[in-house]
Amino acid sequence: MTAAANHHGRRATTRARRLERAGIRDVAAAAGVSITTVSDALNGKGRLPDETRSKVREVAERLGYRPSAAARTLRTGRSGLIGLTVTTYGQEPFTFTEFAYFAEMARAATSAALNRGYALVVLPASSRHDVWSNVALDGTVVIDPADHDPMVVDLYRQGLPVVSDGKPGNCPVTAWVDNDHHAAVLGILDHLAQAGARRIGLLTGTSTDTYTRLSTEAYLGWCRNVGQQPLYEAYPAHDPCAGAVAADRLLARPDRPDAVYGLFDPNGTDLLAAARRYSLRVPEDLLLVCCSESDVYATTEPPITTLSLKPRRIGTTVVNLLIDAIEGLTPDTQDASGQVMPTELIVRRSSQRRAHRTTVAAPRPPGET
Amino acid sequence: MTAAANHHGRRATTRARRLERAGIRDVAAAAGVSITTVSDALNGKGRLPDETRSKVREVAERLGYRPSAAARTLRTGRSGLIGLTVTTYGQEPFTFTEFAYFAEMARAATSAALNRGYALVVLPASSRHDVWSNVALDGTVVIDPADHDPMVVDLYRQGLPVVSDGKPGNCPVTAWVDNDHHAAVLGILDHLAQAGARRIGLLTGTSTDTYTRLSTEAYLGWCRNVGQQPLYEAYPAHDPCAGAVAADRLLARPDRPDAVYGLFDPNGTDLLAAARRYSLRVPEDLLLVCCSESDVYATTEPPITTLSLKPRRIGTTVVNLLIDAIEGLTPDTQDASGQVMPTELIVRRSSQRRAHRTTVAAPRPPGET
DNA sequence: TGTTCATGGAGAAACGTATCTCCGACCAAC
DNA sequence: GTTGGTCGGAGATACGTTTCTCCATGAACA
Repeated sequence: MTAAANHHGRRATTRARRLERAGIRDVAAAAGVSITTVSDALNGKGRLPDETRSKVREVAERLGYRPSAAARTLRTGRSGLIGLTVTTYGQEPFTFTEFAYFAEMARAATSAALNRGYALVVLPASSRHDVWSNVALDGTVVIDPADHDPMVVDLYRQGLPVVSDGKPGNCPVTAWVDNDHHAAVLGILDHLAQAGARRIGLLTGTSTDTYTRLSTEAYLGWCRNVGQQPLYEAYPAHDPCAGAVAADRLLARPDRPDAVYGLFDPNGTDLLAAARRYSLRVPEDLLLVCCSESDVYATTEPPITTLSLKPRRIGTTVVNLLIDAIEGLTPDTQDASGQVMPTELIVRRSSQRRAHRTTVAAPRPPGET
Repeated sequence: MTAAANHHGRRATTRARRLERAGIRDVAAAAGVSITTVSDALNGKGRLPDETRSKVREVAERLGYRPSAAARTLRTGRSGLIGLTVTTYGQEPFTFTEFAYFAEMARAATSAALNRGYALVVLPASSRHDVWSNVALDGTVVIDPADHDPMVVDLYRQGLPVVSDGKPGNCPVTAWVDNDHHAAVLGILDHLAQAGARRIGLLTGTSTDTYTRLSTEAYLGWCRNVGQQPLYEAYPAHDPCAGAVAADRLLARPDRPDAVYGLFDPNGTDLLAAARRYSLRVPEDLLLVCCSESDVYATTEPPITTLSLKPRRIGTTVVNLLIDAIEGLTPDTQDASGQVMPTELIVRRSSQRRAHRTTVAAPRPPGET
């Protein structure tokens, strides 16, 4: 009785708003089967003869039936959505380290997610709580989390898997992926020293993210080791103008460096422009390397040696680790597992001195492999 | 009776999985009020004394209560999610016209959405239907839809608002925003002609998107008008190497142009490199303009004049139009309303000849406003 | 003639919220 | 002493799925 009344009521309601999208009930009614059968047929579950399956599918197609993602999410607890945090600067979404890096990384993350049937939701890191809690997430990718990152802690408390790009400082994540920034910087400094550099300068940032911090520390440590006086300028990395000014300042110093490594993407062009202003020839008078994912440095005059952090590989790895965790495929580790990915130094003319130009130096192969 | 049994059953279930997140029922029980009251208190609805409201809020806070986004979406029919299509090339998400454009546009769109409490979901344009239908969208931003775009038609049939960046060809959208590509190209060609160009070449694409098509048509029309023989090379815009080759081809022609406009972002550096190979001085022997959002062209040698499509403004506008439609704020128009946004020509040295270098030309102000 | 078993499928209970309806209580005015 | 209105809040339903449980039916088998 109750059931019958209920059902009848529903039918009436459904009929009243027939202009809306068709639901699973409509499909069931049209196909003359039960809701269960429709669900099973469409999702490839249950035990059904093929003819029933195909008939249901055909009816669903005819009615233009689309399952309600919201209802499915509510029932299954899975939304198929992955959050991707971006740090914001001012009003605009922004990522600290460098923009090309983020773009590439996000691109790879997006396609990795799609390959496994997930979609990415772009969310601001430090901002409106209401937006965050308004979207049903299966997990989150956090880019370069801060120490004790409150957002990460919050997500973790909710039981959501969190994977970070950048080794997290004192906050609980399911897994993380990072470059070996320390080794990368050391490699570059050695490379420059081998090319004849005596006083290597650094263009770095004032922000406290892991990338900036580790890289700067590696530089300072190297300086101590080889007994060189540190020569660096730090500037707020999010401000493009400040970068040009800092590059200028670095080359205007009385103890001008004869080689510079710039931590951020635009540093290459900025340094090149500054060198031009001071009539310094690259690479004869000044060796140049910067960290960038942009390929404009292949066609500058001269082409500039860059360090690539391989953001695609990182984006892909991060997403796959996250989805593994979501789907309970996490292999064996019990603790937050980290992966360190290699970087790649793309050697171009700006960091190599021609043999015939070299003043006094031991002969060496023109470029490392 | 039935209700009591039901309620008891729920309580039992809830208690059994207490380890899961707290639900609205738990808050109601802990605060000694009904579910309705909790909902009303937290959402600022209903008629409740302030003390009840604050008490409920406090209890919810204490329990770490987060409303289930899925349930809310199911109930209200609103997810707070906006789809952002990206065209894909090969495996990677990609956007045809140019990457920096897309990045800036997406950035602006993201922040515009967040400002109004929405989040953006990145979805591939032409790919897996399953992913699309698996996420509850309130509306979609489509970038550069194709003619009779099947995805747009499908979304529209579902009753979802669709706003496109790029004037749609024969598919129904709620609104659209686009640049006046025709006028922009004409403006550039006139600018180059005024700077003394006699034979203006074009570097264009082989793809059929609106941007490429309109721009090329504008060029051809201009050529007809002024009686110039068209000089252009077309290449697949998604292939970065092909761009360099095409730039080289264009400058290697027997009827070499004395000015070139490149439709895509990397064309500037490619053309500059090609000019160097042929020992052409810019701007003395070759005037250069390209369409780009990248500011590396401010620091190249020489700096290159660029056309900016103002992607931020477009991203913001598109999202706001979409959300207006979602929230039923659509102002007055009944039909798909379009907005045409201006472009901006950023004049730099590559398209200006110094007065003393100009051979024979009427004197004119050094740079248009 | 029972007793299994597999097959094909139906019923109904959740999932967690928002909201519509309605109810008691209190107060004032007639 | 009844009516009418406001305040504060409870009950129950619906949103549209998935899935757990269970029931027929018929065939195979002893």
